[in-house]
Amino acid sequence: MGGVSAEPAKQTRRDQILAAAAELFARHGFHGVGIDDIGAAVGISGPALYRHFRSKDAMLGEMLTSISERLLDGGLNRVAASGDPARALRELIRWHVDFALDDPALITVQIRNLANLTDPDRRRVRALQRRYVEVWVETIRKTSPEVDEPTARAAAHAVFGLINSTPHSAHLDRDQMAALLSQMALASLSGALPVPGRVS
Amino acid sequence: MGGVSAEPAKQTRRDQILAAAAELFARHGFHGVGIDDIGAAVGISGPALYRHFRSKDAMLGEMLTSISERLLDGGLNRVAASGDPARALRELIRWHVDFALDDPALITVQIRNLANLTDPDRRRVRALQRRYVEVWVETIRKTSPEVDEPTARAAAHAVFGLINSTPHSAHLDRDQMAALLSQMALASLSGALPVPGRVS
DNA sequence: CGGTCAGGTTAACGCCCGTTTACGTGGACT
DNA sequence: AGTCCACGTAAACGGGCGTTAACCTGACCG
Repeated sequence: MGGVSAEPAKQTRRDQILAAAAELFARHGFHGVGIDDIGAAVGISGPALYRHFRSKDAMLGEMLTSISERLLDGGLNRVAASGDPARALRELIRWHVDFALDDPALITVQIRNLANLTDPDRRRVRALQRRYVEVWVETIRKTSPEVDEPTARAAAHAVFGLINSTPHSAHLDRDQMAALLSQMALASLSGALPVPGRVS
Repeated sequence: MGGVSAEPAKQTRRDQILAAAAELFARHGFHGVGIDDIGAAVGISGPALYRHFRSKDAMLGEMLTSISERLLDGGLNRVAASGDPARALRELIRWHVDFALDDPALITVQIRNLANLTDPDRRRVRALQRRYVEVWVETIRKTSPEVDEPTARAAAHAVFGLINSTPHSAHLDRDQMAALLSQMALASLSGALPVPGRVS
């Protein structure tokens, strides 16, 4: 090694492929996209992808794993960075909204293509997702102590659904969309759970 | 009504197949389910399905079309049956929540497998969905007149996402889940949009 | 009774598509 | 200069799966 700036070129290749594949998977579904389509999307054609990935399944696996990791890391960071629970909850919401608005394709793929994962990959992704949900559950329960855990979990999933709806609507400009989703998410939690974390 | 119970036998066959297929499609995705799997699920095997449907695509088409129709009809009825907009909105929410809780498989299929539809089928389904969204948009705008149409549409999609999250969480009993989702849905609309339809 | 028809069955066909193989080629390091 | 090796390509393979074909049956009806 010893190469100073050798990697970006190589890493970029894989990432470029993953990005293109994500876009295609989101639009047409995993099985609706051929290996040739993915290749064509990055200018090479067909089996050349096997220089970069072991299989088509491996692409999806890596894609979903990295999404789940990013989501979890971001969530943990936001919570750690903000002192009180109420603020943490607002930060979590903002984080998830930003993610969904910036990478709608990734959100779509993660939701729609869990079933197409290899068993071990699915286990990994599921585990990461569970931990992310737990971050939300804990934060929710700190702002609303008497909410029981199952309810908090269901509420968290509901908020994910709300925010992840973004790929289906989209025809608002980014800032308006972010504001709308954040407000709705916060309101759905504050207004519906016992002991709202906000106004009395 | 004269005829007591003549038709169910024949109609039941198709419907039985559609129900089984919906369950399977929801769990494994359209392409993850073979024609043989569907057959096995209703006790017959393989190509026998072609006595009832022209093709596998036709099954999905019929399935999604009927879901969209049921959703739209129910929505229209609920709105028509309830006088003022605020009440209509609550009825719409209840209707959608009940649907999602009673037929989670159908909800999942409708969301995840639009891409697998034939072009004409997709157009049909999309049109029905659009009309259903319009019902919501109109109701929302009647309760909150100064919300512009695009915002109302985005909010409607967000609420759908919230309610449709039900297949992913589920581990609450039905009534609690219904109450939670309804409250969150209403709160997300009331609390986030200008001129909430409820309190002050 | 003999014919029709709805509803099944199994076997075969044919295509699509992921994967493998065999083969080029240009740049980087010694 | 010679040698690797990362990166591509085009062609062939092979399995899975939707669909079709050919054939069977029992129920109903004239």
